[in-house]
Amino acid sequence: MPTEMMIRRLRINSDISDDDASALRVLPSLIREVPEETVFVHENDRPTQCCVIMSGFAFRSKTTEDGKRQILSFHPAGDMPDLHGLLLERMDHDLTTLSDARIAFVEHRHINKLIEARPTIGRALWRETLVDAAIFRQWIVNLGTRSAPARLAHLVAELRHRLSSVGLAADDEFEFPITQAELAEALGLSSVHVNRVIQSFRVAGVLDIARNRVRLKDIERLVNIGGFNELYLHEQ
Amino acid sequence: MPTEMMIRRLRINSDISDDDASALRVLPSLIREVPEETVFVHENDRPTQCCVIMSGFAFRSKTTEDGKRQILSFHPAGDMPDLHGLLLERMDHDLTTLSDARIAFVEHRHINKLIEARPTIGRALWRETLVDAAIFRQWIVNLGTRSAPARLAHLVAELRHRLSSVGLAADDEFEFPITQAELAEALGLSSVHVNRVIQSFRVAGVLDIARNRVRLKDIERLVNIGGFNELYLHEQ
DNA sequence: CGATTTGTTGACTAATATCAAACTGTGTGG
DNA sequence: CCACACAGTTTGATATTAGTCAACAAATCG
Repeated sequence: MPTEMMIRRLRINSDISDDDASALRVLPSLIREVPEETVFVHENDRPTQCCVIMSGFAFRSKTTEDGKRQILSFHPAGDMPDLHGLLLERMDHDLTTLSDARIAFVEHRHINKLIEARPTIGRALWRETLVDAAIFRQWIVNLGTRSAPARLAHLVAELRHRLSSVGLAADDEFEFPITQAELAEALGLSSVHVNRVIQSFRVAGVLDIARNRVRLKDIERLVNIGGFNELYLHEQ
Repeated sequence: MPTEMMIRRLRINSDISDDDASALRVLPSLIREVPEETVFVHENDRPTQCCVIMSGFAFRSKTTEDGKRQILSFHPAGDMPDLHGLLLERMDHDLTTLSDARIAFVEHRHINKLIEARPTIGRALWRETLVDAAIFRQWIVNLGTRSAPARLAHLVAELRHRLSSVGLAADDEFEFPITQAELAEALGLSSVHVNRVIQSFRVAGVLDIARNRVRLKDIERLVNIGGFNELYLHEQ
């Protein structure tokens, strides 16, 4: 049920009436299984559908002229990482699976019809894109002002927070199938340096990242090192 | 005419009928003169109005726990830098004037009424916030993957492009009243390093930044150094 | 099981930060 | 009109962080 996922997600941030929920439930969608590390929406595409991550993880990224890739955001189940394609003609970035994923696709015209009939849903979707933007702002702060350890700590603290909101993180660990090289691409660091920072966190008893899981040993310290403050996630 | 400015701006990215434009014209607003370097919307505020920059420049910024300030975006006349406050309860950043500025404030309830009556306007505003987010994504790429000279070049190329869209930049120069220390805060660099990069650009005949103006000597080279590609600005 | 990807280590280098001092230009009050 | 103050810029010296390269080890996959 892709729309069940959407409903659950939208309800984290917005009031969705049962009526609205029923309207969402009849949205037609197509589900695809996408293997890991597959670009499933391309920069420069003219999207005609929006996707909902049903299981697994995806990320947004851009590749520069000289071949460096920057990861812009991570998306667990429930996220709609190309909702902005509804109003912008072209994708300005790629969407790639981190792990094997199930992804639902909904045609724009169906979403547009729904928004027209039910402005509340339109507002809820708009809000999702605004929270997205707020997360981008926070990433700018991380890259612009924080040291390598603080960047990693902040990223992990953010993921933990977002994942537990949708029930995907236990208190002290969560699944996150990422390589150090990919972490490096998200943090604007080299993979060697990421490796060293992770090691220092292991030694210091802050966290461990291994075999597709993040294990949190000392959340308070993590939050402190990363300067993490959840305000920017705008949860109700 | 704050709303005249809004109309002109919205028409860059969206179709606004004359009917819609008339409806925008009757939006009540309050105009304030704000001196330079004044925080006029604060992080953590619960905004009840949106602002439109009528003249001068403003910027968004966040300050970290250890006192470093990161500038997130620059806003020339025509911009509505707290449009997201319409749907998000709290500001997650500050809004500050760079120069003396005239700023118009419009109560949320008026905008909300207008959106309800005229969904096209709602869509145009949503689109504005999406372009905003696209610019944030690009800034993440700059901070994460580019060298100091490339970051500065990209910022200048972006500003030139955005300013000429609203008629605020000549071919080879534009007003931009910023100090090197502030540039440093936007680029995630130290002010000393920004100074050295600017000097190297002067010597190389790429650009000059002095006395509140940016003078472009070789735009092609500038665009190249910064890896600037306007796609992400999503102009129609 | 071999092949490939991912993680780890060390040595070395490059980019950028930091600190402190001096310099420049502009505006202000006497 | 000068002296001074102030903000912004410039310079040099030095420190630090993070990047690069190359080799190797460990894990994972078919």
